[in-house]
Amino acid sequence: MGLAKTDLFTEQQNRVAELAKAFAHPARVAILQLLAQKKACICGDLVDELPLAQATVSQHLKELKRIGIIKGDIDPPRVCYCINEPVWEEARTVFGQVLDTFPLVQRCC
Amino acid sequence: MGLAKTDLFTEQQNRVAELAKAFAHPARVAILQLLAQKKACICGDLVDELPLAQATVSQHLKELKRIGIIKGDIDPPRVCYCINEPVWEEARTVFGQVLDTFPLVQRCC
DNA sequence: TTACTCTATCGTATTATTACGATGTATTAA
DNA sequence: TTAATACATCGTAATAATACGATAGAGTAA
Repeated sequence: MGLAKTDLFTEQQNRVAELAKAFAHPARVAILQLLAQKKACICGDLVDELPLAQATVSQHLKELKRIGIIKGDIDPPRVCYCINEPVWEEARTVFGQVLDTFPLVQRCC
Repeated sequence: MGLAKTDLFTEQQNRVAELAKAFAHPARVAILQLLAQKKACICGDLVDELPLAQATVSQHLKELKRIGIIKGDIDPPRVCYCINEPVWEEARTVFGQVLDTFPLVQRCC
């Protein structure tokens, strides 16, 4: 069953997992890096920059929008994509919370 | 095709994606939090703390070991699990690298 | 209107992931 | 030796994810 039992975990754990999924595929990392590195939004061009078919890129963009980490504003006939800053910050925060729980002290192994 | 085309992306992008997968399921987040919060390794007990069957927990542990973010040292008849510190630090670093590429300045949308 | 551009969605094929019962294996305890 | 413990692996079922060609839709330009 490819279905995670989200009701059995905390909201924070589910949110971390959701945000991590945004980065859990190299194509989505590439998309997020392209959007984050540009000073302005990208209106198109994403397909040209990626070694994937247009339909596949669109599917990844849809998933990233669902998670909330990017926005897509319509600027006909194009769609303007950019990082959704509050969610980007949320990712920074929650990844920090999880990764900083590990104390860098002597341990048993 | 559920197969990511890793050869088409950079090593860094693939590594970020791999490490993100460690956090991309609430059960694995829970496991990593349990391991990170303990002062000592956990020799068993993980199944008791999680709302999943033993086989499922073992499968998640195997995936986390494959990624490298945890270690499992044998202490018969148990196995001692703990965070693999260098990889944990690697995760901190690469997530930081990606998340810090976004400049907090005025943007177009 | 017609043609063109850009993006989303549909349909479909393939592989991955998640989950758990059952079983195997290795060590300890009796 | 036998039983119990702890964990891994197998087998299997169901759902998710990845990818792309084809098509649809919405807007622009001619």
